[in-house]
Amino acid sequence: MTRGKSTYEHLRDRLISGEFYPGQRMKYEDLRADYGISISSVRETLFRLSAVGLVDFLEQRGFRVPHETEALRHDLAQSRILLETEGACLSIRYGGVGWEARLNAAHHELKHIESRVSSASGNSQDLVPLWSAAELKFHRTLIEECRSEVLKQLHLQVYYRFRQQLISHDKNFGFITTNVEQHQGILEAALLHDEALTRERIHQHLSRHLIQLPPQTDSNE
Amino acid sequence: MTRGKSTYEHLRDRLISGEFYPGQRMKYEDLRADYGISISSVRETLFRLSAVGLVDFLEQRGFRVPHETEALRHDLAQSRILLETEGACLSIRYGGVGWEARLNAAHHELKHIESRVSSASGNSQDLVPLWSAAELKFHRTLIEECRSEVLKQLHLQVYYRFRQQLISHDKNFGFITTNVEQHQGILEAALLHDEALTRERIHQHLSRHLIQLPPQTDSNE
DNA sequence: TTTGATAAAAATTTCGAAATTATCTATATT
DNA sequence: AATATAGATAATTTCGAAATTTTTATCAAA
Repeated sequence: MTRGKSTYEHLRDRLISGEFYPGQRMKYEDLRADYGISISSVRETLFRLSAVGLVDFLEQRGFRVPHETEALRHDLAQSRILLETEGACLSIRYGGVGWEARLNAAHHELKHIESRVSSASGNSQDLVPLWSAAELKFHRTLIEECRSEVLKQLHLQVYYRFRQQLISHDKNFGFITTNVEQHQGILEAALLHDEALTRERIHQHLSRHLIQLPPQTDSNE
Repeated sequence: MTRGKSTYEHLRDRLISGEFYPGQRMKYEDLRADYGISISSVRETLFRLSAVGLVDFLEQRGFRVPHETEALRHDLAQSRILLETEGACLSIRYGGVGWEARLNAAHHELKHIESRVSSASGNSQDLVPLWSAAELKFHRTLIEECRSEVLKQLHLQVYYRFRQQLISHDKNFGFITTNVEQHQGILEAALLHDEALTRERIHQHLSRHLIQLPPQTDSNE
């Protein structure tokens, strides 16, 4: 693996685990020191990350961690609902028993980690990366058989940005334990091949982050 | 504007206008000569373009123009239908008369250029950039009032990739003149505030590129 | 003729610094 | 005290080349 790729992946994981605060400047010099690479390579990595929205690029003013806003969280939740409900329904349609088995396995793993987090009161900090990987795995498996690489790519982007927003919003990871029944519900609906119910359950899972947008008027009227 | 940004935009427009053939290598040295910039800057620009899927990046093997395949065209069409129908319906819900006016204007412009292309038999080559910009403008205006920046970003990405695939597939730009009634139909449905009809018309507009996927079996069963 | 090893060429990755631009600080002015 | 200006500092942008890897070309052996 090239230095560029491993740097990209490592920094991506730091960004979605809330290591940096919203609005923080990503200084070239700091990252150069962190990874022992040159300024050009740092810049290159940041451009890759800005492409998926994990950092913002401002001309002549470098890169920053996106601000945490209610509106963006709503927007990302809404977009994830659109992509994930569609992907899940297509998976239900096209996926076979192999898919069902993998989804079951992914859920089992996730459930196990979620219960460990629940019992480990307080010091569940170091379980977060494990949970993070398991949750991503479950939701990716859910749409795995949709037969659309583009849809899966878009979903991954939105998932990462949403995760980053959530962690910026709640540094205590309170959102981990509140999803246990919801994941269960999604699994059940999918295994029943009930597309409408699956849509509903995914919607429920994310609806907590939706807000009532102010009735903004069209400025050109 | 920085050199980096203008290079990005220029190269992007070359990529979606079919100047390069599918699978072509994007050699650093060639682009360095084209734009009078350094290798590092070329690489940076290509990373930005790969982020939106306009070039493919292969580790240790540089960047290439994506191959033209029926499956990808289908995938992109399907994804565009999902994003554009959703965005259009939300625009219908939230957009006011100002939006309707802008949509009308964008369509009028597009119609005008399409008629010029139709009459100019043969040498309509130089009208393509104009048409390209007008078509993008129309479809972007259609979803403009959806109140989701994320949805608009995703749509733009998919739109660019779809355009690139179409031009790779049909170098003679035959697809330009076949869409006149369809654009008209979308406009009418949107102005009627008929969400279901708008969805249907957008679907029709892109359905030509959908294929019957082979009934692929789940490999793990 | 085909296969495989080796050398030469070309391309990619990474670097470190120069040039440019933004940001900060101290000072002067209203 | 608040605002504006100028110089100093820090950060970003861009460059050109060295180091590494892949690709191509050459030639010997099966």
